[in-house]
Amino acid sequence: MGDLKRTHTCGELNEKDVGSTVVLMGWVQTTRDHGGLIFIDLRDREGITQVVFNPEIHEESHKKAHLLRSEYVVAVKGKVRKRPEGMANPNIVTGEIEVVADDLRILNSAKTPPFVIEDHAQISENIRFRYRYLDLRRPSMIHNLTIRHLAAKCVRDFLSEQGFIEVETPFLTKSTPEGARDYLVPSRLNPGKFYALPQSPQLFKQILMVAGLDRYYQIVKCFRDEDLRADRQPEFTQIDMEMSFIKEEDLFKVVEGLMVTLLKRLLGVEINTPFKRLTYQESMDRFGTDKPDLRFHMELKDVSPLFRESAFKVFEHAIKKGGVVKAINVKGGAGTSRREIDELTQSAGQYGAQGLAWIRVLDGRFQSPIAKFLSDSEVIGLKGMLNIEEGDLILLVADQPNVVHQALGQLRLIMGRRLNMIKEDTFDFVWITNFPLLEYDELEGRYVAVHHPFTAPMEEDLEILKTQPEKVRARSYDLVLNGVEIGGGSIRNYRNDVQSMMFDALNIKQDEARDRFGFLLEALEFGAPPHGGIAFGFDRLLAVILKEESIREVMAFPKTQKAVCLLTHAPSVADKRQLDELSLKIKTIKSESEKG
RNA sequence: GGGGUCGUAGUUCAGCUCGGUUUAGAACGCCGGCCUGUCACGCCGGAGGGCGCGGGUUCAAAUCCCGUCGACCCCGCCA
Repeated sequence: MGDLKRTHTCGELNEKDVGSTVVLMGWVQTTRDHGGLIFIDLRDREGITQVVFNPEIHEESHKKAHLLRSEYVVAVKGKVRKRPEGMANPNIVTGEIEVVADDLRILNSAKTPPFVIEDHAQISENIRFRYRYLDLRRPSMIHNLTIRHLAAKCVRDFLSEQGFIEVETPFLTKSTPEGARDYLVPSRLNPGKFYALPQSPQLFKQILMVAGLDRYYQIVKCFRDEDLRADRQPEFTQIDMEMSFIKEEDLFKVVEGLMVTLLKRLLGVEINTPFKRLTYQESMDRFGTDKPDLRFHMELKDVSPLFRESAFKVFEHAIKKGGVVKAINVKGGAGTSRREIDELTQSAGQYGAQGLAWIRVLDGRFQSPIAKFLSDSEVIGLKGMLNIEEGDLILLVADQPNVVHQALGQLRLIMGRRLNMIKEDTFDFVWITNFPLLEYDELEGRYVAVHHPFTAPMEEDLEILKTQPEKVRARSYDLVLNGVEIGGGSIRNYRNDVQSMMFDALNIKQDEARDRFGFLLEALEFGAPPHGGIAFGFDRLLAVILKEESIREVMAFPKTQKAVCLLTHAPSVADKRQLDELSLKIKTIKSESEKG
């Protein structure tokens, strides 16, 4: 760099700077060599500025500019000039001006990059992740990371104003067998013992409430050793909150304020409060899911009453076996081809549906394989319940309720997307409340917590906790945005006796509970205040805000579906000395040749 | 653990059904030359892969078969 000092970024010069001498530093985006004149687009985090090398103005710089290649790092000194008439570039913010170089320093050369550093380039993820430092140079990635930073700052500012204190909690902590699989960390000083990386700071934040912190939050990494998805990474970030002396309404109000502030500040979007609310039951009944996308109005209708006795035996039998028949009316969907319907049937089959009944409403009649089984009263009934009109497509599934809900819930989404029913530019929040407290786990042969074991039951349901555990509703809630579950939480058990009842219901013995969560139970005995909280998937929230399909697009260094980091090649084998120090022995290792 | 899509120049993709005129193509990128108003610069010329890997069938395999590795999507799992 020599004596040069950067005076501006590549995104800020405009007509007001014409005439001033500036120094820019950045990467060479492109070069356009006209033999005489050479233009380069100089790029940094803030934008692109065109630099001109003119042999008549500065011969040496012009000569040196011939050496420039993509992604070279350079410093340029020169005078800002308004571009000649008609030569402005309206596509970039600095397009009215250019910098006429009278000094060029090549700060570093660069190998030819494996892909062009551009937003439009469609590059496969394995190449992008291997060269993530190049991928992150793309303006859209810098934008995503910048928004992420602003979001985190906004959360901190807002919650701090609301009296929340950010407290860090340990990463090297204790394994909690309930919930997801833990990442384990061997302890050198305690051979044979392991820390677990936290799935969430759940227990610590409750302890902080007992400690009287009153309002806690943390933007914190969490770790779960489960299979990955577009919206699931082994390490991800939560906005974690907990409040004392509150009920659901108090928390909703704070969270809604936070979301309003975030969308306002990040996107300039105004959203209305209070957010909609649905009980878990209502959401399942009407949308087939506990994370409904309410940006379009297609609902599941229970048409079972029409088919209790029917010539269509598939429906009749399903109902007799305790199942239901439900339908969605895909408005204007009658154009769906047989082949597409076959694909829909396959989608429904993923969730266990044995089949998919369908009716295309064309030329005033039902085109359907089941039409011949339907009585006049059944046809009239369907028309009334589903508001059937010309051009509609009716999809029906008969099975146990959970199968019907999952299958139709999925079909609702597929058809809503396919027929462009979704209002893309809206942010539709909904609270889902009154989740069941427990569900029966066939594999474990016992009830397990739907949320987690510290969730408080609704007081009026306490009396049936022993007799009808599956009927007990929890004081838990999820926040859903555009069909994505972005957060969930609950009011906690703060009384030791209620928590003990919960462990009983979960079939966790007293001494076992002591062993696993003893420190929390003990803490509850020392004057725990009523408290509750919520945690948001920060990555998911950002993905929705930035309209990204995958949370990998809002994380700097994500992992692949096999939880591998293509940049660093983690995880990798540990050498023998490390293992010895940790008193560990590896049973089997795949040889390098086997790995291909 | 299971279902699906994909893997061919640096990159994105075509070719693969139905093996043989393919010496495996295109675009972008790259290299060289020319060009004083370009900004997807233009024009001329050039280099670059043997088709993820292993095996099989065949006179002949990028094309067919088997296995395997990897990336992605989904179910299970996971809030």
